[in-house]
Amino acid sequence: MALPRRLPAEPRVEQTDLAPLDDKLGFWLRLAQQSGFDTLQRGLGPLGLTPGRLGVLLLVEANPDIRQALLAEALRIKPSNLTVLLAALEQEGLIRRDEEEGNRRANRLRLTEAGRALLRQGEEAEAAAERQLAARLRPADRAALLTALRRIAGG
Amino acid sequence: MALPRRLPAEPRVEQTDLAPLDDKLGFWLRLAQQSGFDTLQRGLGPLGLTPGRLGVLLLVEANPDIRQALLAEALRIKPSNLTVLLAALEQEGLIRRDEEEGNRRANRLRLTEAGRALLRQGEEAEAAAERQLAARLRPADRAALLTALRRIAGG
DNA sequence: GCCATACTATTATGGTGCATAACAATGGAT
DNA sequence: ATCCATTGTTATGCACCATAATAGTATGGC
Repeated sequence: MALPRRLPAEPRVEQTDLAPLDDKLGFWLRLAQQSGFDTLQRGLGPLGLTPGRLGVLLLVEANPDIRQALLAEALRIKPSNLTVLLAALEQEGLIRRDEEEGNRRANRLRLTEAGRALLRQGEEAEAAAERQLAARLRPADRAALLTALRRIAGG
Repeated sequence: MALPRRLPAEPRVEQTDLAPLDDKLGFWLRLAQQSGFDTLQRGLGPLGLTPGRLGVLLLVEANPDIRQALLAEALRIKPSNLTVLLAALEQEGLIRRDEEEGNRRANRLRLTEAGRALLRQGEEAEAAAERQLAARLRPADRAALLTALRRIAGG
């Protein structure tokens, strides 16, 4: 009975052993996040938005007169970084920062009309990006993914 | 029969409406990635490693004599950024870059003994971080998460 | 009223990872 | 010899993250 012989050495295609990485959560979290970020960026860029800026607009609309410290906490960014974001958004006429009455420390944030208009465009682009991202997942998988991400994020 | 009366207005706790963000893949990908990165960083930092540097060591060990371009592709980073990483690792005596014989363009990468030793420590720290990250997930959920992340990453 | 303390926001600075473009050197093809 | 592709390097910029130092403003204890 003819035993299967060892095949002749094939022309060596440079092959990379990816095994050390492909079961690492950290690695795939990085790649998935980057893919998400890029997809979002592509849609938002033409509008002059970034994921971070869109987050601000979304939460300011949902929470009119929110203070900066609270907004930073909700976005999970540092207040010092939010300051810079807001300064630019205000400069561009997308948000307003009004001193809280009776407390000249705190700023109350609101969208301007231009901010609301841009936000609507941003939401559309964001929804398209989101659809694109989840295109390869069944709805149930997407839900499970969100749950898992929330847990890992420590929400 | 006493109807339940409207409760007196409670002392207003500042509450934030997070609804606009909490079903957004992009947002939770960012937070989860950051959590993963921080967890890894905490473990690797004391060793003088970062997630990126560990990735290099892992793949160089698994693929001795790999060229930089191929390694960059496997790690999904740009060759230009890999150059900087490698220069530092070589400086610290963790890897060697040898010209390919008969092709003075290409560099062949190998771990030094010190590199292998450090990698072993890094792997331990990485495994601990990985356990910590997945602590709140059932094994099946972790597997499903990896699958979903790979799809989103476009693997 | 006064003072120590906490809160709010800002500024400055540095570190990631990522991307692009310009360049230099080398090797191969014709 | 010339053109082109490969390989790696350098320089630069962006988005995001983190820390520390500071200024101005309330608040509570006394």
